[in-house]
Amino acid sequence: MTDQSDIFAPLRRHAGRPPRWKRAPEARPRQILEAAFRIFGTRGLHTATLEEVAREAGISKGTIYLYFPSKADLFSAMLRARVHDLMPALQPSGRVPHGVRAQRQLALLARRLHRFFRTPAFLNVYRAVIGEAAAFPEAAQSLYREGVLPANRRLAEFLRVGMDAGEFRQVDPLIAARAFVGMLQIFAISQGLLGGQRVYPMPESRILNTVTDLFFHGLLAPGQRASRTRGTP
Amino acid sequence: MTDQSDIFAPLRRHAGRPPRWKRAPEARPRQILEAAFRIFGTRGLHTATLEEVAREAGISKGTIYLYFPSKADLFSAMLRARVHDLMPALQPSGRVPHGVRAQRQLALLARRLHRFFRTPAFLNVYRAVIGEAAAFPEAAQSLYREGVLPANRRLAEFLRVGMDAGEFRQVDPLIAARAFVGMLQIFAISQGLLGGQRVYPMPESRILNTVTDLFFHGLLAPGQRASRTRGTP
Amino acid sequence: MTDQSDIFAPLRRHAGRPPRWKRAPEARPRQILEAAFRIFGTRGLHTATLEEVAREAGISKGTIYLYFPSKADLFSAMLRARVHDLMPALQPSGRVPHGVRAQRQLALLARRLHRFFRTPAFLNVYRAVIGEAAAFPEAAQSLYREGVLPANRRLAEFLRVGMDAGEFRQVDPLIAARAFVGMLQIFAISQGLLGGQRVYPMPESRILNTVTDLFFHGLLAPGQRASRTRGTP
Amino acid sequence: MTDQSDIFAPLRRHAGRPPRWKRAPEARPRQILEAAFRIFGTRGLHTATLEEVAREAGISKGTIYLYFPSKADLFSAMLRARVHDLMPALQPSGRVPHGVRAQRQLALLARRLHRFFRTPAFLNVYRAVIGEAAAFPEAAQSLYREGVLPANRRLAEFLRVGMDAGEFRQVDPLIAARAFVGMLQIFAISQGLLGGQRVYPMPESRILNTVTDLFFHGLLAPGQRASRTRGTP
DNA sequence: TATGAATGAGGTTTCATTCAT
DNA sequence: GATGAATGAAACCTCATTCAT
Repeated sequence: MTDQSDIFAPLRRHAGRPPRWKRAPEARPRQILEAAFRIFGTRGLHTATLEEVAREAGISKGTIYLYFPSKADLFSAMLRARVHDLMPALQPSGRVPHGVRAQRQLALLARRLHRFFRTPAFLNVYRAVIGEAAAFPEAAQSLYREGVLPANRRLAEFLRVGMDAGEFRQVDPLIAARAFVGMLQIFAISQGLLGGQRVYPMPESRILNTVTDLFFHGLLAPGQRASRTRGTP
Repeated sequence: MTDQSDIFAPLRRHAGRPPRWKRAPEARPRQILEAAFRIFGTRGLHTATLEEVAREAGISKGTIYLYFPSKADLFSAMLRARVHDLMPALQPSGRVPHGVRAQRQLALLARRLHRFFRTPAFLNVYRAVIGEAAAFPEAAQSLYREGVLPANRRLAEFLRVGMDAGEFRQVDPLIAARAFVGMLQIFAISQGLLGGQRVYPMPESRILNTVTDLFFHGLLAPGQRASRTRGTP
Repeated sequence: MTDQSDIFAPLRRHAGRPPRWKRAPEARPRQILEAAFRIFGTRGLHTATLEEVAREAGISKGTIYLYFPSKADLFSAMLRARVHDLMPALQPSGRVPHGVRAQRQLALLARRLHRFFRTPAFLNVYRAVIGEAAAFPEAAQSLYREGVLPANRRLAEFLRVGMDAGEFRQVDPLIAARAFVGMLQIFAISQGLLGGQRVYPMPESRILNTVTDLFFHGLLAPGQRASRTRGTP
Repeated sequence: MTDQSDIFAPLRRHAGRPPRWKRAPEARPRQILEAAFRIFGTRGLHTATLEEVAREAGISKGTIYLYFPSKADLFSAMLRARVHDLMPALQPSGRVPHGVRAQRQLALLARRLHRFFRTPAFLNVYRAVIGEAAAFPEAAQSLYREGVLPANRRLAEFLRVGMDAGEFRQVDPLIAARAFVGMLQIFAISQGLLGGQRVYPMPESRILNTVTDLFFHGLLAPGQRASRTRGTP
């Protein structure tokens, strides 16, 4: 297990329900935010009660109000915190790849992204943000500004390198990057959130192969064409 | 007002004291569903009140219960009805294109889809379904089964024709179709629901051109390649 | 089956759910009252709805209002009607007994009364009247005045005959009569309404024998004593 | 106000702005049950509102739900509590009498019972239980099991002593006991609940004398007979 | 700092009653 | 006379929020 995959460590911290800390005022906000994420993530903003959040955090209801002025504030603080925590997962391995075959790089990236999008941590945040986007436009925007955009810029940077190297055609890298993400995300969401998995299961390998193949060839510069392998049969 | 207008006299019978309500049992369900869509769509299932829905429908609260057994039932009936209403928009022009330049066809389709996804009607349904997917799994699944899948099959059919004609490479058409949709949807959602439009506006033409270009080239059979021009203009 | 036992005939009239009379405005009030008795009797005034009453009567809700100004009025009309219908059952066989042995007479009377009190028709009225006595004091009083008092007077008359004949001691016949009724009623109510039957079943014969024996000996004139048989062992 | 009274100064700390509510978690259940009894007892289960109960208890509506899960639960808890509270009143003087004149004993007991049955506390419970026996069969049964039966056994024990002593004839003591109670209860109920008191008042002394006399003679062993005087004085 | 008892506004739901047809 | 769609007041119940301890 690499460092990378540990970005969800905070989510797992309480897996075994530790003996409730009686004195840890500095840790409270985070402790509450994490409980809030687990409860809001699974039950939704309105269905969840602060009583549940408090119980999950191992504290009492009133204590929440010592750190957050209202349920709504707790909810958007939780979203901000989660977006912040989830960010690293969207960074294409930190360093821009070089030397390795570009398609292989894309394939690796696709797998990382797809797996991340299928994660309950991501799906729950997605559901929460989309579901309450109208009620919390600032939260949605901040997720866009601090989550979507930066991650997208990283990915675009990666693509631009390929374009500058002549391997890829020149297309708007920001748009291409988001399109790539969209191709993967739609599977995660329709299969994971809409219950598609049970209605019409799709093997991950086939999804990843097809998407990577399509995107890679869509991007490929004319001269590079000969070197490619065949798509998914 | 001329004599002419007196042919409407029978309709004015109660002009002085209009009837408190009108009988319209056949029209009620649709009338309520549409009000429900407007209210639930903008305010969300939990924030919206049946009082609001009733007011929007121009009826009284109790009347809703003559047609729907509960708020939750009204909500999912509304989703079903909307999915049903939205379906036609997803059908690619009815007949499968042939002979015409495939890229042009894709471009037209992309524009149709993208515009549809940016529609408040779609975005509101999307938000409602995603936001309440956990609470209404059947609704989410039925949207998947009756909305996503059939639309996807149409599009896949369209792509398969191109593959069979040798214009496109052989890839899994269902996956390719959904990936295409994903590329467009992610823009509609991030720009329309997450407030991206205000944070980082993107001209529709650029989105459509890039996406169409990427997807078309990603699909293009090797032999067809020569005839293509470069990326986004 | 004697005439006597047919006093509940009205209650049985609809047992087989006859084809709803479409034209019988004169019969409506009684038809509604009977449905009301069945519904109110089993479900109680507040739990029962006019919808149920209407359905039971085979008419529509609005029609009830053509005959009764309100639910409360229907309820007390129903009570009055029932009390009126139940009265005959309380008359000690119509004619004052003579010649037969007095104890045998009492025994027959006790059985008639006890069986009547165990009847759902009686228990439901009792429950309804007692339960709503505070809300419908007039109904309760009218039941007292028109049901309890007259029936009691009949019974007292029966006892007085025995006293005048020297068979019974001279005691207040009205009080004695009601006490006799009370001895029987308490079994019917505790066993039938409070669920005593399931908790602690008591054979009717033992109840009747003991009660009759006690009351008869309680009433017996000193000189008559020798002739009596032994009580229940 | 003297200096003396200043020892209470600490208690007046918030005199100017009294606390909106007082903590009294231990006292609440009983406090609520008593308010519930007063309200339900006079207005009935359905007519009474929790708002009224709360006001009567001097607390707010929501507080009730901290102690009772629903209105129905409060109602049956109230019944249970009342039955429990009422029990002592039904115990015949604690020790079984002996040697004293049995009729005098019975007379005393009759008066105790009759007075108890005429008590609003009893009449209200009776009305509540009878009125809702169908909706709360468990409550009715528990009243039977925990109220009626034990009280009856005590009384039966009392009678059995007399039988064993040869003063009373051998009859089923449980049935005789309940019959005795029934003779008294019917007056309390018809006069107290059905409004008989206003329609046809009966002096308590006459009721008690007659009933006691009847029952005593009904029970008396043949040999004991000579010592008795005639009926109601 | 932390608690949890208490509050009360607000929402869903029911149903007696009305009234156009 | 009969219907049944429509109404809206009222009641139960929940839960975010407050605050004495």
